[in-house]
Amino acid sequence: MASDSTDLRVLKTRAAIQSHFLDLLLQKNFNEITVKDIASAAKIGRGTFYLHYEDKYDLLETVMEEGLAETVDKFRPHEYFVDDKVIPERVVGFALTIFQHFKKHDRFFRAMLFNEGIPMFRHRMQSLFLTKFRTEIQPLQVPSEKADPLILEILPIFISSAMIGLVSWWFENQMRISEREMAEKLFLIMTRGPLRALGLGFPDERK
Amino acid sequence: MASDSTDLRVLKTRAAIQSHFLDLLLQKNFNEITVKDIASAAKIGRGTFYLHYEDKYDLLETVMEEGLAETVDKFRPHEYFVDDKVIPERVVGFALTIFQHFKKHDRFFRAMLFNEGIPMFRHRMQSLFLTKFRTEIQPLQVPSEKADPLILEILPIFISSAMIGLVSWWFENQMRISEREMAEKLFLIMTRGPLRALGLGFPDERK
DNA sequence: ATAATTAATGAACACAGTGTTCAATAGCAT
DNA sequence: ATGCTATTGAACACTGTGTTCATTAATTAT
Repeated sequence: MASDSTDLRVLKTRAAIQSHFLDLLLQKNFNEITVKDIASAAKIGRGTFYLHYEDKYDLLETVMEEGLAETVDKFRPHEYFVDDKVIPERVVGFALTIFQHFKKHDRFFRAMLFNEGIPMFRHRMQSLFLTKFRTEIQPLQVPSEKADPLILEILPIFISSAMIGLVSWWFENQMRISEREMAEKLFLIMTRGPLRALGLGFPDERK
Repeated sequence: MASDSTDLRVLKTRAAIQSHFLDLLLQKNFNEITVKDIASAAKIGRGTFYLHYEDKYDLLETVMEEGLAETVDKFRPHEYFVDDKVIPERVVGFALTIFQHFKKHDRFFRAMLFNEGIPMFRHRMQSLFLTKFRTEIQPLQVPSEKADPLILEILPIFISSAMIGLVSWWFENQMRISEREMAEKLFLIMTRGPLRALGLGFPDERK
């Protein structure tokens, strides 16, 4: 199982397996996909499959991690805050990059996000987002007395979860909203706050 | 498969199956659990299992839906807004109810949320939260020109996803934070907005 | 308490999928 | 052209599934 072969046969077989595997994932539940299914879709012998992957879980993980690794690249650090002031263009810019990346890798994310039977994917993706927001938010060490340590801990969770949900919804709706619009609304919610973004008021403040 | 039997034998077997099934879920991946495992854990014949459930997926669904049905009950409508003004105590009160409910049904939620291999659960739960927030937010029809229809659509998604993530995190951390504290921080983020809750400022506003 | 009813048992069955082996064949690299 | 190695396909033992059936046991109704 030399995972770095350059043999054309190997490359062909692997590409065939992975591509038809994605097809199958778009058609039916991962649990219901058998190695036999994959092999016959890729037009290879069933035994050949085992020459490349331990089992279908191994294949899933490989495909998944490769796709996620590429996604992580979009997560390069930016300077979103300067002197504890948010720079709107940069925040919107980052959100934009994310939405564009998802759109570009449509097939992959569709297969992974919406196949009931792939439990780990959202988890893995969320933990990627989480890491991103943690390294972004934690070191802020907001100077003022306002910075509540618990909020500092909760916030990355809150934001990363919300992001996953938002992206999934966007996908489910055939991405009919433009990336830019999504990024802008997201920024609005993030800065004004969910409730205020709606135009709601609070009793304890002057109009 | 009379699902409303009162026969003691039936009740006992079902209780045994469901309880040991939860145990197993807390121990290992749903995919790796066999009907044989469940039967022998519950100390019944394997055939008996099939007298009550079609297969392990049927069992999972039954257990899941029963637990979720109970959760939904906590979702009774409250009047969170009066004249587009948020009533803080009520919002915090609702959040509190949720966290308390989760704590009470510890075993169930642990098994369901953290078993890699139960894909549907978070989905189902999220759609429950989503329905809740939709029926809560959509009819608001905020009068002012501020109410952006897209925000109105996005917001329930955003909030429900964030809630699921938050609750899961809370569980993962053995619920070391009190329900009240969680509810209060949540309220803070919701009203002030994620970024402002941290104490961050924006360039386009006076200090 | 007894009879009638219904659930549980356990062994057997055919079936589908898994993961491995092996000799034969085909394709690639040099 | 030759040596290397990937693929093939058939066979194998194995594990789990879902069903059946006669037997036994527990529960309910009278």
